[in-house]
Amino acid sequence: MPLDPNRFPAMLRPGLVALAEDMAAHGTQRSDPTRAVMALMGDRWTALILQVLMIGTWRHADLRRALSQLSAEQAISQRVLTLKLRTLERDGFVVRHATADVPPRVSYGLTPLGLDLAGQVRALIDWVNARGPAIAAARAAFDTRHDEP
Amino acid sequence: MPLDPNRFPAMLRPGLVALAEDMAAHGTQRSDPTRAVMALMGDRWTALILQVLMIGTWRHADLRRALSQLSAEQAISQRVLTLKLRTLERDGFVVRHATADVPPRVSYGLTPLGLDLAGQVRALIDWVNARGPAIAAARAAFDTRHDEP
DNA sequence: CAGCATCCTCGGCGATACTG
DNA sequence: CAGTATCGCCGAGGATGCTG
Repeated sequence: MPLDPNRFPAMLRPGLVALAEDMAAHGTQRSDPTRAVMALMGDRWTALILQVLMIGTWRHADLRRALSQLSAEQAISQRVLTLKLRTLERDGFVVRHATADVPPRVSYGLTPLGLDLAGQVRALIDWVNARGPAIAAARAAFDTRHDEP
Repeated sequence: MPLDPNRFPAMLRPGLVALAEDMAAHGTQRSDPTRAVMALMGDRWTALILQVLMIGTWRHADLRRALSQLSAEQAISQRVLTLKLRTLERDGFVVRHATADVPPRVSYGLTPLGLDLAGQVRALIDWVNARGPAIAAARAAFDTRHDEP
């Protein structure tokens, strides 16, 4: 399934080829980190987790309560919180620090790389928030345009 | 379920309160566009669709083939392509232009707002690609650290 | 307190068939 | 060619109970 530029309108070929080459230059192969990291933005909790971790270092239970209170909708299950933190830890965005105590004391914080990522996410959130009114207006226009013929 | 700062470590309270206020200032309420737009980043196709639409204006079938060839994995179904484009159109990121011909001729392009969004996504993709090696290294370290005790 | 295992629900997305 | 309708799969994520 390689790219065959001839099957596309001539106007669009150069841009398409350039995009394909750029994607090939980085890893579009298996276990692609790009897709995985992009997915972090969109899933239900990770973006919020990163914002909260920018504040400082959190114990698991405190982090869980903070997230649950910040989310208007519903609380995060601790199973999912553990999963999300594991993923972030694996990719080098979060550090986990545990003591051998009993009961255990586990805390989570951002690595420099994670802080960088959180900043990117923050920028994106700010961008969307700034465009919120424009988006809402577009939605309203679309909906009234399609509700009644 | 309002925020009760007293239930959190004193060190973290100010930052948490600030974050909560910032979120409240924008819409954290129902039908929140922020979550919806953030979700665009992470879903399987939208980020790629935006990149391709940056090239120019596409007919439905051409766009479908381009996306399918760019995706290493699998082709996008045209049902899903229609759904994604509808969503983007509704939020004001994409314009749909149709003629009354038969067979129909429908083409899609970015609005100025959509071009702006595509640029943001592009920046994020570039950021991740630049960090690809660091992330891959972190993963490898994590995996070997957890595979064998 | 933090983590894991189990079960279950729900929504995203693919496949197919049909219409204008 | 573009869109809609219907079906089915699969994985994300919530709930609960048990362990160190």
